[in-house]
Amino acid sequence: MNIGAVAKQTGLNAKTIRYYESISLVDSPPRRENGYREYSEKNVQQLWFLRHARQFGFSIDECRDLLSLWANPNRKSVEVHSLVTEKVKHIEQHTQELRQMKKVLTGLLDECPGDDSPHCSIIARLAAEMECPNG
Amino acid sequence: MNIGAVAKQTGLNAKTIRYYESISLVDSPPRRENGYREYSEKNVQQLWFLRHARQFGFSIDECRDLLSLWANPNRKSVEVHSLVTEKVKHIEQHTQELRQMKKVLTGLLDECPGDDSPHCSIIARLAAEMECPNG
DNA sequence: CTTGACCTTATAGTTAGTGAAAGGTTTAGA
DNA sequence: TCTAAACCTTTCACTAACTATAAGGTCAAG
Repeated sequence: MNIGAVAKQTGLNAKTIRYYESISLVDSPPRRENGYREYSEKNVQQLWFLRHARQFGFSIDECRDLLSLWANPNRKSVEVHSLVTEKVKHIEQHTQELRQMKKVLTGLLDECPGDDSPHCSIIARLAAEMECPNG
Repeated sequence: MNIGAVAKQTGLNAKTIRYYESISLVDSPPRRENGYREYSEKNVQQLWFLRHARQFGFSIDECRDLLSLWANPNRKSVEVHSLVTEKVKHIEQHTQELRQMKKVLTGLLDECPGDDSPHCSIIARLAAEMECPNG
């Protein structure tokens, strides 16, 4: 299969596929006489795997780990489990930060008239020199 | 004030301060004879503003807009209000995505034994070729 | 006079690709 | 048979928001 067909099937951009190959995230497929990449079923499966892992929010480096666990018949499922558990923790942390940001911003919105006047508590709050460690 | 003192006061890294100057996000402070930057009160206030805006999650480009609104005595508070409202919307959207990711991942965790066996539904799920548009 | 803490610049690396340039190959149609 | 579109190839540069490093100049204390 040519790269274009693989891209269409997996939903990955052809450039993304070449990029994954360039950083040795996936096996390099063999080339035909004209230099085109010829994707085997196995090559395509790796790309499917990446598509899903990236959609689930795993970074490229985490994908690297997941791919190697996938390829290893002697893996212990606890390794996968703990990797994913870590990921969930990070997501929770990130969500917390976003929640906090939203809380502060909506609080500020309530205090800003949102009219033609220049007075705005949001601007005032941003300009304040509050957090100086020594007072 | 030297850059080190400004960094300590505002909590920004000195390199970050130089970076903000290099992209014309803040005014360039004048230099002394030895080439050192000499920060005025106004220079420092801009950096305080940036520190807060960045902490609230605004991008550099958004900070640029906020800084110009701050500097403009003829601003209308509705402009600030709508900029922040947009930001809150994006935060909500992002939070939704994270919530969805977490839901899927925790669901997968429940199905993975997390022991010494290689069997793992997470890996299986990642490897599946499910989302083929004509499948 | 030396040591260490400052300051300066320029360059490259980080994440995960995307866009563009410049060119070779294949296929369908006139 | 020619040609135009749709493929494929490579490399370089760009994105966001810094951070790290190198290589060097300056300043204050002992």
